[in-house]
Amino acid sequence: MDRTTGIFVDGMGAAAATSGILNQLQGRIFGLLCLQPHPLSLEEIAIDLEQSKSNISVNIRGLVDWHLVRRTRVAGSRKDHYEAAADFWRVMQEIMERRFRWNVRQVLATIAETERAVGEATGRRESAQFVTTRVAGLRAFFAAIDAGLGAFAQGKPLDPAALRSPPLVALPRPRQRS
Amino acid sequence: MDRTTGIFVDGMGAAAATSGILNQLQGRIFGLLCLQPHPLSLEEIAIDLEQSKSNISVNIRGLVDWHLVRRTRVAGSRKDHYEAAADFWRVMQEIMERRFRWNVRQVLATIAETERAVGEATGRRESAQFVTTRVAGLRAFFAAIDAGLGAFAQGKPLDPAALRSPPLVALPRPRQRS
DNA sequence: CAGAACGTTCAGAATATCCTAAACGCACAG
DNA sequence: CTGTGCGTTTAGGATATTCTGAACGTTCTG
Repeated sequence: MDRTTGIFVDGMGAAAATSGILNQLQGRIFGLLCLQPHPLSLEEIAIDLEQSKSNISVNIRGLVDWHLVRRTRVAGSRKDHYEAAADFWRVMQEIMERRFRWNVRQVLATIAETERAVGEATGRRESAQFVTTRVAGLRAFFAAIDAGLGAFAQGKPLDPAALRSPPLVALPRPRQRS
Repeated sequence: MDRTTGIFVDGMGAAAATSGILNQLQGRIFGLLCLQPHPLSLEEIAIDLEQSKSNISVNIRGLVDWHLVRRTRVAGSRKDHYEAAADFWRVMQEIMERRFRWNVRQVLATIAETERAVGEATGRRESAQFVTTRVAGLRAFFAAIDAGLGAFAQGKPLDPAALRSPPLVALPRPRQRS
């Protein structure tokens, strides 16, 4: 591995390590594949990065999952080969959906659970009222994020205005009696 | 801590643990403060969450850094008190700038280093050409992300169109001789 | 000034994550 | 069927992260 590749590989490794999405080794693998004109075999990657094949095997799977790396078949070899993917927008979509949006939904699920629990609770009335209000505010914000991420991942522009002023007036209550 | 609070605290802890921004305890602290009508002291938080004061002290600092929690002074007490912040858009901005954008710039810095290194390298010409092209493509994409994040954090809408089709034709080369 | 009440720092214990080498399963060739 | 070349799984060691209790510095009180 030449000096240029080394710099790129280490830099991408460092960036990946703080990304919250990939770990350092995955960043290094991607960096290496990025600068190769031809797909590399598992073994070649392991040698270049001075890691065990099993470690590369495990970590490259994550890269394939994120669509950052493609597994390709190379004529005349039984080995799996890998190359960096080119469609970064696809990667973005994947990250938006499977990481950010999934995480937002975790929060929304917690909020739903909490609203259920506060409904069943038998505590002081004012306390329940307070919790309900707070949680509803959170729900509005995270629901807006969820919707925004969904739209963005489908190519629609994301306007922060929807998030800046959380709707203080809640949605009109459905089917309320006069 | 009542059942409702417990559910919310644990849920937020679990969500935070996979957020890549907060750890589990920070999520739990935030969850607890969120449901409190009044600021809590460090000690009260420690007791409720069954953690040492030092651990709360260390982790709550991160929450204050992200503007998720405010340190307030409570009349008649020497203790620091903390309450959940309400301005989630502010938190978003902070995360966009200090986490995502900072990370993107890490990549851009690596790319710049790499371009410098490939310029100084003495290897085969075609190889350098290939690396240059690949890296330029990456730079275009990450520069677009950087610009998009910057605009978004200032309240401007973020249109994915700028990322979908990376400019295959590079910017016109400056000052090239005819 | 002495003592108490705080928050913070720090060294080491507890826990989680990452990495390796060996074992395994599968596919193909002879 | 047997042997070889692969990728994957797994148990255990290495490394990083998180947590605790003790020590420390600061600020307020008497």
